[in-house]
Amino acid sequence: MNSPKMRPIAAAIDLPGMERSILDFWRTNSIFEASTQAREGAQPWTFYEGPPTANGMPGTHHIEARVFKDVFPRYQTMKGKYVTRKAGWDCHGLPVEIAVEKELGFTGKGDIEKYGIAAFNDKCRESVTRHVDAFTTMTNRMGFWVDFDQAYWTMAPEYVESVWWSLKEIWKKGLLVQDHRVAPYCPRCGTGLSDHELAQGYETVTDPSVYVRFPVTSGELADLGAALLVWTTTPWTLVSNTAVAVHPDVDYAVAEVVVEENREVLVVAEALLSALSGEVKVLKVIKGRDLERVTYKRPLDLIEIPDSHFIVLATYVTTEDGTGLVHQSPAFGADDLAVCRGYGLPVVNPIAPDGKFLADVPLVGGVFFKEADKTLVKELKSRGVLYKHQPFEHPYPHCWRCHTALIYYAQPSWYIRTTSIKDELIRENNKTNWHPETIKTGRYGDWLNNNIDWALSRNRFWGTPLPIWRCEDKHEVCVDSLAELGALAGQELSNLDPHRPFVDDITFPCAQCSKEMNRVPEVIDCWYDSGAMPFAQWGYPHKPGSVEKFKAAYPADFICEAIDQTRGWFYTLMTIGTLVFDQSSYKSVLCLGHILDKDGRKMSKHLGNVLEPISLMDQHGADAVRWYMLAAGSPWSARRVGHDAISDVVRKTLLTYWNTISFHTLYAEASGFELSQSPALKDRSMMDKWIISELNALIQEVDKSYSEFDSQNAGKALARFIDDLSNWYVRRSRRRFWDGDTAALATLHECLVSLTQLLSPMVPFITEHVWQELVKVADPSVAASVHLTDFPIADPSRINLELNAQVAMTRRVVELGRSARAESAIKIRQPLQRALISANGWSTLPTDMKEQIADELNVIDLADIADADGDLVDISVKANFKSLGAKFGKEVQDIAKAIAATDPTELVKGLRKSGSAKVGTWEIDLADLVVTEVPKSGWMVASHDGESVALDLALTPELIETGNVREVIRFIQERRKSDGFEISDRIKVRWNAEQSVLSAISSAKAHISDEVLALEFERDETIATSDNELGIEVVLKKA
RNA sequence: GGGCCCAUAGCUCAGCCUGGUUAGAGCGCUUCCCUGAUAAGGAAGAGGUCGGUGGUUCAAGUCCACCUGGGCCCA
Repeated sequence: MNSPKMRPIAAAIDLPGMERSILDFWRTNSIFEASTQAREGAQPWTFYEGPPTANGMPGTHHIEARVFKDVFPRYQTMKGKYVTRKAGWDCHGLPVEIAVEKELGFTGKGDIEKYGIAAFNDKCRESVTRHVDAFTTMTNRMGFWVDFDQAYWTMAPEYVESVWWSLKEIWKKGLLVQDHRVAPYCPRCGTGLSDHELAQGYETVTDPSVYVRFPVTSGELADLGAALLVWTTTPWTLVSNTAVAVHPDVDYAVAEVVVEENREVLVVAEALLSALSGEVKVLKVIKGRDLERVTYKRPLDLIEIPDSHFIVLATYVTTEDGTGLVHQSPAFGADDLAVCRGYGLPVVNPIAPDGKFLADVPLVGGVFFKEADKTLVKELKSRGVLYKHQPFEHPYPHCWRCHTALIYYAQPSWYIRTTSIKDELIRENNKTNWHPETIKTGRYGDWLNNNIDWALSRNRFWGTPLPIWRCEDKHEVCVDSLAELGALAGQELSNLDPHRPFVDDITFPCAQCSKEMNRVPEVIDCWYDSGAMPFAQWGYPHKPGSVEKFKAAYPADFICEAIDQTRGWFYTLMTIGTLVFDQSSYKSVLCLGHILDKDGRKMSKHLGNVLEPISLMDQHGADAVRWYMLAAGSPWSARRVGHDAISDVVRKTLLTYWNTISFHTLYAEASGFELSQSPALKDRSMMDKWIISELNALIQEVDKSYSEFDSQNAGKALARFIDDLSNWYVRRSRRRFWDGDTAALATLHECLVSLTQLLSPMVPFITEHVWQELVKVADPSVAASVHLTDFPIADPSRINLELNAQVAMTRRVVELGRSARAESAIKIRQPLQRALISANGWSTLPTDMKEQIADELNVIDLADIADADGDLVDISVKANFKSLGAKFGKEVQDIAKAIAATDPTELVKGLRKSGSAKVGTWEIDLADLVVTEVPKSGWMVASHDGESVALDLALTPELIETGNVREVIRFIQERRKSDGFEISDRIKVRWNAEQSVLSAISSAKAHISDEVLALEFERDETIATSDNELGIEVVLKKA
């Protein structure tokens, strides 16, 4: 075999610049397409892309989810799976409408109707397209491989038709129905909000909280002149006050209150008497149930409310806060509505859909409901019914997009009866593989257990139209396609845009009563659109071929989004799957924590702490950002992102990897190494076998971590290996690389090839660059891209755990020795005669490793401390609390004292002889002690965890001379470099030095010449000596 | 108001499940060493009442309760 020579790679690298050229390479050679095509016919591994809403520019938090969505599909592809990655865009919904309204300067629905629905929806479509471009750019730049050409768009006619089909399936089961309910409603947007939308909009606000007197007008309380004391934080609802609710089982106090000689009688829950101030005397206690139907005079009489204004009973009333008497306004509270219906009370609503009081209401007609509070509180005061008024801070729901305060409002709405499939949802959730696991039974499980019906409809414009047509007599038809609609209407409609207003224009006679059928006006929640993507992305079941495609890719093996999607996409995806196919749409879900700014705050436009993703990647490189997201901290905890944290990644991990590559190519090229020269593993050194052993253990670890979606652990293992490789294997083997040792070069090459593959899902750019510049150069027969290779397979027979442990010990001993040397203030360049070692397993440590320690510490002889003279060693002992505590419990403190009082040398000697010994009255063995052996004075010692290294600091003239020679070599090497010689250049050296070291240098001439590649090495007395330690000065010439 | 998660060095985080007496790593800082991977590598030092209070225990960063602060979710 004639394998090619390698070429050197410069150590300096411009990461972002390199990434741009890799992007070109991928595009030009269609590498992404090739990576999936190569697996066609293999077992599929299905990934669903949760479509981003294209209503704004992408932020750094979008990178986070997209990194995770990229790394596992890349890994599974390398494992031989067929992983298609279809991009998607969430096009509909209020967010898009809001953005367009802002651009057009609109303030409400009226403006849109004036402008025209068709024109408005065109603007929405255009806005979506524009923002999709920005997402595409960001996605490409970060190296997220996803197929944009096949992307699904939720506004595409075939997508809408597929959604219609699924709605009809649900409608046929009787689970899609219209109902009236009090629900949160945004008066600005003119639409009800679903519960998962509601969840996103709570804001803490300060409202006026008022305590209001409702004078009693019947029974004995009226005779006492008592007033009910009612507390509310929504004074505007007092206009439509209909009743007052009390809890049947709560005790209510009739209290006489005297403040500055003013006397009055008030009724409050006994537990909440503290709401009253002044001198309070309880006249009487009455059970709530005995107050039923007691009448009162309402505080405001601005509108007509017939046959009402008495006390009703309700079990939802609490004595947590307020007064225990709750004012009832059935149009504005779900509980109120239910209670008042029970008493046959009227539902009176003085507020128009735009959130303003009806024009004919006195005092507040035409005023926005929240704005009316001030006027109404003033009015209450002037009427003398205001008892107390104080600001109250509490969370209040706001519209998640426009931040307008929501109003709970009785309105007709279409619902999906998700409560009727609750058991099925819980069953499907139990089968789901959640990461982290706690979500399954925690947050998400709780949500399912408390499931409520899905409020599906929206009174808006830009959304999937609800495909239900209805006649005056409320006969209903649900259509599943344009074809069905065309058949009903007797028209060819296959090219109709299935959006408003075009579908609204289609009418046909009712099959039952022949009256005209019109579409209901609502569009649907856009969360339904995205939850329908498993089938709608294929246009299922109408589009030819969609049935096969859907079946091959359902359910998903993997989806991944941030934690806020528990009630969003994770829910709608599972729910629609269960409703339509009786099976959840996904098997595994990775639920990410949020990205925070460097101070731990949420990134948001209005805080101005958003990191712009493209510039972040252009500054540090996409690989660095990716590695940070994947490996720094836990994927499921919230994490802080800042420039410093990301540049650390570059320095610590990526550049160390890169430097190792560069080092390898430098020497492979210099020695003319070819892969065909690689010796068999059995013929390689212990160091080689060790790093190969570590490599195979690494492959196992990384493979397992990726398969469990644990990128953090994969990253940790990879970073540790990079450090082992660079800072121990290469460092210790440097001499062999200079000598062109083929075993070392082959070993390093093999490690780098596998390492590059293992890293490639996480950092696809730099690994591709290495593949092209190193791997492919050394062996042109390999795959055209690292991303077209198979994932490395570990060879367990090459894993040698004993060897790994021995190297680990070697490194610990070296670390101790270095510490001792640093302490001794003798330069490492100066050799020492002897070091004594104390460590478990020292006697069986291979000679190779002992030699490495000697070399690393620059010591001539190493010996076991046990072999040294007995007097050389001091023994000290400490109580081992863990073992003693288990045996003796609370006596440990006394035993520890007794041990401390015993002569340690005698104690250990005795224990070693007989296995047990008595300390005080207690029988202990060797395991109950922590024994430390250190050499006596005159030595420099470092110890840790029972291992020690002791250095003999005595210097002989021979040792000093050897040290000086080494100094000369180092000096010349440095000069070679500063003079710009190539590492393989041969040189001529002329030198001069101080008198005292002349003979030493001359006698080491051969050795020095060899080390510095000198063909000539001659003293030249005309050269002036310098003022360094040896006075040495040299002049180098290329030979 | 309720649920879940989090709080350890100036910064980013391990350790906690399974309690053990000098609490670790990386970055940053100071000093020193080494040097043909050199914008690297090594050693030492400064820096911690392990958020607070109480409890369990011979022993608590670790287990329990409460509190404070932050995040997410629910109302």
